Amino acid sequence: MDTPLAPSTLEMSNPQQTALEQPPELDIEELQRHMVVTRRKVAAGQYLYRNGQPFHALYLVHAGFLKTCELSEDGREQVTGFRMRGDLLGVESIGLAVHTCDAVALEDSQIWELPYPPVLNACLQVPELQIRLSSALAEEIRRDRSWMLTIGTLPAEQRVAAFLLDLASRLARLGFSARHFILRMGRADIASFLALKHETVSRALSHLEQLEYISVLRREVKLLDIPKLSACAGTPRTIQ
Amino acid sequence: MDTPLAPSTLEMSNPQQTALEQPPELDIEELQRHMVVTRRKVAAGQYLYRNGQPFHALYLVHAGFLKTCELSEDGREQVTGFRMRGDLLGVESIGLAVHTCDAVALEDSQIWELPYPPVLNACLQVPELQIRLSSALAEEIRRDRSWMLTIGTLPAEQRVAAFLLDLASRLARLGFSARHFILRMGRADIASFLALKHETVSRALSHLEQLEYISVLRREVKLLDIPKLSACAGTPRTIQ
DNA sequence: CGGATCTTTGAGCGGGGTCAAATTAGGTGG
DNA sequence: CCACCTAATTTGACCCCGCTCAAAGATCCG
Repeated sequence: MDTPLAPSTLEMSNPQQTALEQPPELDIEELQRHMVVTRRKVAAGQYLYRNGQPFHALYLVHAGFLKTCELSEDGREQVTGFRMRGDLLGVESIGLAVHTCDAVALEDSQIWELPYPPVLNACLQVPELQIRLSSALAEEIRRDRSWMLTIGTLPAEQRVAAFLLDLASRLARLGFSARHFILRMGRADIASFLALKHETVSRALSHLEQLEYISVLRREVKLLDIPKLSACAGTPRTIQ
Repeated sequence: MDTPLAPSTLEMSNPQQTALEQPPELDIEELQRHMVVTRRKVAAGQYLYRNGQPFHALYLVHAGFLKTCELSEDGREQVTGFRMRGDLLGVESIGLAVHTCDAVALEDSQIWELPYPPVLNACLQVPELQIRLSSALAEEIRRDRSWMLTIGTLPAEQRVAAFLLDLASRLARLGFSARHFILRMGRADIASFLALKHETVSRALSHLEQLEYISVLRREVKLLDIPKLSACAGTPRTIQ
């Protein structure tokens, strides 16, 4: 146990647990009965889609890790989330002709491309799919609002603690270790997401390590005291 | 022209323009063909729904003004948005049994209650409705992300400028004056929404007034120089 | 091996938070 | 209608958390 995630592999090795068979929010086999689902590979650093590109599909992450970035006309940029297996991307562009944000792979990733008008048609025919899709959109809203609460009410170090716990719980749901993992993003991305500067994130991590709540070495993180971390983050988040 | 919004009336007087007939995102007459839509009145200060209450309907604001608040288990609170005529509330609870946030009326309001399972059924029968609903959810995500960008990248005064411009443009879409309006919420609510303290909002407003970009007296606001305000907010937001 | 990028850490500063007080508006009951 | 009370807003004074600027490793790439 306690081996970190294999860094940057397409097969996303799963050493200790077996939860990969749990269905993602959207049932891919059901979807394939209604539309042509194409697999896409996106290399680390490449865009899955960019601000301004025509919107014609939703994307389900099958493997890998991505970030989404909101952009302003005057060049400001904000990481709005990190996406992994089972997460649905592109939903924010529903109802528009073009995407309004970027999705960038942070490691080599595999994506299922769900062509958009067909998704809607499938939902019309299969009520269960419609429920899944609207639930996924609603879940996205809840996630965003939950981070607004965190960012609006917690100081830097506690935001970082909340971030680590969130990541851990999501990894755990996918069957990976919640206590030992590799960050796929740099300090600057974490900082942007948490509305901080990268130096502040670095210092927060160092301090959490000094408190012996975690251990950090570059991108390798171990959570040593999840209860204390949780108390620190304000939300007694349950992991596993 | 330039009369402020009539403060706290159910009929929401509309002195200068006539845009009330423009259809809200969801067509209420179409909905009424498929379900029992009940009108609700919510007095200022009352909850439309609260965290923990069973979720059984979406709510379309017909008149009035409300805020939504995200809550944490340890008592922190964050205003996540201000809602007015045409806005859909409760969407964040889709897929759940209970609401996970509060919706509070800031003035006496009229609400159309759309019972939830029937809404889904109507969407199955009327593709146009399904498109409207998923677009409304997606729009909500875009709004939230846009505020994440603002809060994550702009200093206090510019957040306040962005807030005023956003409010102005939404009022303009409803046919009210964008240059002269009454704030329905207190400084503390604005502050929470913008991840600031109420004293900071107060100071920012005073300073914007000193710059002669706006004039403020308690809750009455006039936008004197929208181009400069927009430049200040980073986003050349177009109003009207 | 050399250069670019990422991360850490330090030193110093400043924007926004905290605490406090004054002012004003608004609501209520006499 | 007014006196009183409560709540909202403004403003000042001070301080501190997080930002800025800078430099020194560390890691990864060709």
